[in-house]
Amino acid sequence: MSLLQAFAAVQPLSESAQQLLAAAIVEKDYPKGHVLLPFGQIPAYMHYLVKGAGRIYYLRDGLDVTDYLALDQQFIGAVPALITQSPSHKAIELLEDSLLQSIRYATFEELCQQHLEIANLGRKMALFGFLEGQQRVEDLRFLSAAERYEELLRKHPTITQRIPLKHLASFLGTTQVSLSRIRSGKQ
Amino acid sequence: MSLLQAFAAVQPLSESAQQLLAAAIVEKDYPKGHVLLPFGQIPAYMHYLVKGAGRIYYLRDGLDVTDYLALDQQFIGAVPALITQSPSHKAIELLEDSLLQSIRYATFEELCQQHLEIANLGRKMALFGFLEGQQRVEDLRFLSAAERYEELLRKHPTITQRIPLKHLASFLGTTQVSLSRIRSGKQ
DNA sequence: CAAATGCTTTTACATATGTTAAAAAAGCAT
DNA sequence: ATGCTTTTTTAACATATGTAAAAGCATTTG
Repeated sequence: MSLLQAFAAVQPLSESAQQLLAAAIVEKDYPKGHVLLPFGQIPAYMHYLVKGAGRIYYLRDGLDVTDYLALDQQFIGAVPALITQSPSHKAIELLEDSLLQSIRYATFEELCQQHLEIANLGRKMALFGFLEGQQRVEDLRFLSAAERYEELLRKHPTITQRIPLKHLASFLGTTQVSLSRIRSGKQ
Repeated sequence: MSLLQAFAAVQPLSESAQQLLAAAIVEKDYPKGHVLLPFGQIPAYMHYLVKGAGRIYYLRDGLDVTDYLALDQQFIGAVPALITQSPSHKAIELLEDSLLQSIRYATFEELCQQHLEIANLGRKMALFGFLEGQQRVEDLRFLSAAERYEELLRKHPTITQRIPLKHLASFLGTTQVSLSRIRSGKQ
């Protein structure tokens, strides 16, 4: 599914809205390891991972922390820095060779201020992000590390073949050692 | 600050937009203990707490869990159920005598589909909610229960005089016993 | 006022998870 | 393939936080 199709699935879009958005989308291939956004840079784009994998990460007390993981057909962007247009203390890198469709945030913001359907698209996307965050809070509060791992596997059965375990552990809010214990079953 | 003023602070609003919103807002006093939304009900309103205090809660494994606390000039609503218009598994009750301004969600949704400024208001409110959720995830992941308690006190210095400790503990994702330990300093 | 109900603290104990370090396994490059 | 780096597992130990139960306070209510 393309970014435009993903947009249209969130909010029905007229021809004119689709054309405005399509004109703002750029598609590009990137190699594994490519840094989409380095630390300290003001992010210009919101990205959509047509195919591939990436993560958002940062350093906390000198340790690498994975804040977010995205696989095929998911969005990836340093949202707080994006909407405030301030230097990001989080970085984005690709974990596989990937095909991305990206939209310049400033353009999207302008379109929102001009076009009703696009503003509502933006609204619904933000609402989905909000719901996702709520779910993540609930998972962190009430599920054990083992249960969060199971949940992740349920959603992305092949993720362990694609993403290094240390990143999964960090994303799940636990440690490599704990996750290894969980996988061994010897608890 | 009124709800309309809170709206205008998020997104500049023309006279027409303000009038449309104002017509949809109802203001009312409620006593402490009043249930704004019982379990299983489809929420009709998004609420703004002009003055007072309330909480969103639910039962998890038979235990009362506080999902959200709101004090003066904060929004309170069962957002997931509100936007999906499905029966809420969370309830809302007031913890003090309170003055509320409420807006019917169906009306707000209609206005969003018709009015560009209001759609962008909705978009920005959702974005703020998203950011708040991100912060909460980060706090849960990296702060100890003691640090989360300190943070809460920093934001709302008088909250311990207004909200029972058991609700604070639950909201912070810890237990009454732990929070009591934290407060005693004997760790 | 007294009784009752609800709230907070304390104690004792259990356990999931973190930390550090080292070994084993897997992946990658020359 | 051979070695070099990265990733994963295992081990031993420390600790924050949860659970359960009881006692002490405070608030409400008849």
